[in-house]
Amino acid sequence: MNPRLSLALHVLCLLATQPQQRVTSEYLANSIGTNPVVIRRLLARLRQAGLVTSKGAAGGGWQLSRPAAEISVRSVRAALGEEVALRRHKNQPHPQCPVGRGVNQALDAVYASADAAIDAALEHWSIAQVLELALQVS
Amino acid sequence: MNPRLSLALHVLCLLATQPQQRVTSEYLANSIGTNPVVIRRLLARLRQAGLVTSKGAAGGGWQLSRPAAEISVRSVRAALGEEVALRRHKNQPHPQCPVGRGVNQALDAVYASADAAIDAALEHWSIAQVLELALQVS
DNA sequence: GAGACCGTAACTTTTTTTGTGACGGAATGG
DNA sequence: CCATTCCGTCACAAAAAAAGTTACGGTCTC
Repeated sequence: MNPRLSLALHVLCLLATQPQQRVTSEYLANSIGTNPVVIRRLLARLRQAGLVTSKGAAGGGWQLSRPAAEISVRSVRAALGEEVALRRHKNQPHPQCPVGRGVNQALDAVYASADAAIDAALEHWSIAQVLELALQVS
Repeated sequence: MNPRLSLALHVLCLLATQPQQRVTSEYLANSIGTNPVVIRRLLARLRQAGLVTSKGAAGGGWQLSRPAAEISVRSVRAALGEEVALRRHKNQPHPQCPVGRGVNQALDAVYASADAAIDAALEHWSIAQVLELALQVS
């Protein structure tokens, strides 16, 4: 799985530390060690999912749209969509092989159950909890 | 998650259809639509985990080391190691940021719980079941 | 209306993954 | 015992995916 979920959680934790203020993508990028555009791209998805809001212009920036305790890690993963999931392989199997013809659908069933399990596990974590844990550790 | 698990399951299903015989990597590669070396690399890991056996020389090839019903998808994932899991991001955060310093450890905790959930879900599936499902579908 | 920020597209660079070619070694089985 | 078959593995090429960068238009604030 790609590290995008990690990045998203990191950003959201940062936003959670200053829930009253708008934070710029430049600040976030600087703090995390990446590029502002990367942050904007990422947050654009989270905004679509209603997790954050953004505002252009001076004094603008990003902000959580609800308390960090009410944002589950599951919802963050969901906001990122398929990019954070088990994936099919996409080789083209020999057309006469019955296994090759059916295996992808079979895998879909397997992965669906795994996916549900992941969601259930991540539902237990909120951004607030992740943040708290991160601060404890450091 | 990368598609390697999918590839592995596909290969194992193929082996499961002919449990009595050794199957060559060339045959497998041809059936799946990839290169024999890719298959060998992959199966080398599964062999380390004791899931398959291999034999060089004429008449050689690959074979499941136990009945397909006794190979769980979980064990396959485990054999592939960390490559099939949630991943950290590896940007270097600003050194004075307390969030950046602790976030990775916090994520480790989150991901550990997700990982356990995945394992539990995949434990319910065996290669035999996946194969059966694939054949049903096709 | 000047400046601060987002929004987004296009492009480059980097990283990761996959695919290829090559060749030694081992064992089979004539 | 020798030719053949097949794995084991390295080194490299190619392709795909991801991340980073530049650029610029739009919008709102002050």
